[in-house]
Amino acid sequence: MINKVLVVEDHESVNVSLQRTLTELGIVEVDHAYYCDEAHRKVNVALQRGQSYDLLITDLSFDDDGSEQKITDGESLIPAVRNVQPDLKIIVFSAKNNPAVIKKLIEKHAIDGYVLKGRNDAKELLTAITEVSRNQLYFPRSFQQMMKQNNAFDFTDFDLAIIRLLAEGVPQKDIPAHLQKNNFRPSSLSSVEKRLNKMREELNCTKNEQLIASCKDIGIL
Amino acid sequence: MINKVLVVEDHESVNVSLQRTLTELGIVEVDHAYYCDEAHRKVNVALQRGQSYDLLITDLSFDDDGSEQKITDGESLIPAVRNVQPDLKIIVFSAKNNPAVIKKLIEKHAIDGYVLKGRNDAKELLTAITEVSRNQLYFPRSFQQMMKQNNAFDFTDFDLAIIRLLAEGVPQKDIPAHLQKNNFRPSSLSSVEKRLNKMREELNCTKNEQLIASCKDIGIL
DNA sequence: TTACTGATTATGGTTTCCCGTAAAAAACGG
DNA sequence: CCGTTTTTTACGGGAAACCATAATCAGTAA
Repeated sequence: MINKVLVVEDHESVNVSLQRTLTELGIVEVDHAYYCDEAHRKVNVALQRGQSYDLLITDLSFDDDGSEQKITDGESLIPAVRNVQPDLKIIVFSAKNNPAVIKKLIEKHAIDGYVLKGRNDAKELLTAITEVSRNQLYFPRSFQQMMKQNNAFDFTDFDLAIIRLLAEGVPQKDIPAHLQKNNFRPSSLSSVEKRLNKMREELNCTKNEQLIASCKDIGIL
Repeated sequence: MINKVLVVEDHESVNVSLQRTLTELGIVEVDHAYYCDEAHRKVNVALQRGQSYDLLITDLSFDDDGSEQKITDGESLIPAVRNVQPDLKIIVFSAKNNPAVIKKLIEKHAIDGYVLKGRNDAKELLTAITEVSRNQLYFPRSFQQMMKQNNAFDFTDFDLAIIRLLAEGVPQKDIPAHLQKNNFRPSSLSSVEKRLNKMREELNCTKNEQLIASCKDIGIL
């Protein structure tokens, strides 16, 4: 049974709606966090006081309003709270529709549900919470085939570093030097070229410009 | 005085919150549209029946759920409704923070307010509606300096065509052929190079990869 | 140690991109 | 119509990217 919920969402308007949904479900103990750090702290404190949360509902993207934050997005928050309270149920409520990210959240961090912000999100969330309270998982139908096709290309840290440098305007020939500075191994120009080739092939791109565009589209940049 | 409002927003959760805000303001006649086409139609119908709306609150981005739509985003919806009912007050309610787009909406389409989705959006929207009902404009403070610095680089259709082709993976040397196919003039490789140079300079980019990334960031791609 | 395998790095040739300059074309004014 | 200015195009040298191949290195097992 779910009695105590923490909502982690920075948009006030969405919080209003979430609050209503939770009230409708008869859940009275609802806390809100507008920042990931805040959420992390609240989970910690609640656990230490023996009044731990039963469910965490969190967004993935958070606006940067200038205040210094250690955890800046839901993808980092989730492993952080799992670390503190492994049995906490987690529902992700986000507009993000990125197979790689979602797959990781489900398979690696064992989230209990995912609701896509959209034309029916409030009703869906209601269903999701109900399901999760019965120890069931809840994911959109569209996820099923997404999970099957292991289409999600695995970008290693190495790949990401290369892509980031490219997007920052570093010439390809200078990338090895930057990689070495950050202790990446391999770091030769050949390795960079080889990896770029692989990524382009994987994403059906013929040029680096297109690769950057694709990476922006699927949300890894 | 504002009595009749049309809310154009595809996220159910946000609609819930907007409804509450409008109710708080004592506005009882509130319609919702989940698609831009639907909104356009409703404005038309209401006007023809002599029961026109006083205020339109609209998002800018709408999820594509597969259904065929003529108008797919708020940027297109706004001129379309202005065309039908020029005196309609318009408040944009969006997370989009793109100088070029905002500038265009304010200067060219004379929107009455803009509220950024975020940590205080519900309260801000309340204020915005109040202001607009008094025939005042409402924009975030952050917009003032944004509007001053004419930083928003003017991308011509020509520029856009080049950027799009690059992002699609067309090699620079093949771009002239594509431009000619679409009756762009000039179309020579030199002209393409010159324009790319200009754009890179304007956006402080050293390489095309970085240019593509920047264009994605500011929302023109 | 030696032989073998796979990964990384080095090298060279070809294409593409970059940038400056010159030729050609178009726009403009008298 | 001609001359001037501006824009567009053409061309060429040098740098970077691309691609295939060869050399080197690291790890493993006999």
